[in-house]
Amino acid sequence: MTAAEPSAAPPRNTRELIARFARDMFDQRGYSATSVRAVAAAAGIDPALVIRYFGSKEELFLHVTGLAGQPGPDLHGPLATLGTRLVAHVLAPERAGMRRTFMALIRASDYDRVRARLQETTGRLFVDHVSQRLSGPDAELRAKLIGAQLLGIIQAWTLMVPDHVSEADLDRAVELYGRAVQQLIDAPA
Amino acid sequence: MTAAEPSAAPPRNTRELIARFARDMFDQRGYSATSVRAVAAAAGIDPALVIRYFGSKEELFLHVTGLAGQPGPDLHGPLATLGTRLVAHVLAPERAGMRRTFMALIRASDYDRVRARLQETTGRLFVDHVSQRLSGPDAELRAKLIGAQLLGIIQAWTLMVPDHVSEADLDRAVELYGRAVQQLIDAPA
DNA sequence: GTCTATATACCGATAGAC
DNA sequence: GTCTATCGGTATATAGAC
Repeated sequence: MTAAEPSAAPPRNTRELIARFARDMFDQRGYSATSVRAVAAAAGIDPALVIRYFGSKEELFLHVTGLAGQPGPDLHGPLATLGTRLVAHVLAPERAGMRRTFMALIRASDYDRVRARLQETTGRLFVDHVSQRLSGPDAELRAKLIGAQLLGIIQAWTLMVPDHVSEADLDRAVELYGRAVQQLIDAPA
Repeated sequence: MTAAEPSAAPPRNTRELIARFARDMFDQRGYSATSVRAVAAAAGIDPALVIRYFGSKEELFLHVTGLAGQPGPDLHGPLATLGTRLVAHVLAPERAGMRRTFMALIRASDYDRVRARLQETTGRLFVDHVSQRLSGPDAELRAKLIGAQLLGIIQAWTLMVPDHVSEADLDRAVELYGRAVQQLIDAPA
């Protein structure tokens, strides 16, 4: 369903079993370094089944990086604190799976269809709805720049930050980066 | 089409010839999709020479993505306008090559040594010196968050923005995003 | 210094038996 | 539905002739 944390429930069928192992391997080792054979081996089934169920490796990748059920940030609160809420949303510990999926999309973004998926997903989760809440000039451009900020912090948090970060450090980063995002939310001079 | 076009001055020897074509191909098609054989073909030499001169494909990649002579942004001006200058620096049309190299590093960042190179390069060009100019609390954290912003805008500009962008649109983006960066430069409350 | 030839290995995908 | 077997292609890297 979503690309969030691996669910505890056992897969209902082989197709789901393949998708689950594929998502974990794509997230962890990237598109190119993950082979159909390796996914099959991890799932304990034959490589031919992967192709049978998904048609191709690229289709499998696009399937598991869909982020279809992924919730977007809550945009209904006060505009004055939206910056902080956006950053808190993308850096939340329970959203680690989403961040890994974004990194997998970014890393594979030299494939045209993956790049299109990344653009679509970023727009849907972080730009389009935000844009509608902005007033003042250049609302659309500002929303896109907010999307760039969120992609940047997702990336930096994934690439540069150790797995164990204290709650205090996380809160401080959310507060500081939230202020910077807020600057693009507030109507410019 | 595409094959890579070597940059300005003619290479002095075979090693340099290989490096130039390799850089262009890595930037354009990514690490995995660029084969040693393709680099050799573009350079008009034998694939074995690539390995002979650089030892391995990974070494070649790390060599050409060093950004060794890449100038950092000018940090000596007034602090009050540093945000704008940082953004103008990374989005400057003449820095397109640098942005492509960053994207190549990001896309290959599931390799440990590439990730280390990306961290080192980001720190050297965008974080360390900025950090020294900041006053107030959390200077180091704020500098890292600025680095995340710059990585984000480099990425968004490369992935999402059409090649032809008007000077007015560029200026507007620099102004708006510069304000957001400035928010992290100014000492927080 | 450069090339030919090749070793060794993995890849995605398919055909067809059970 | 699942597996065996394999096709046709790719890759990095090496050994050695010229």
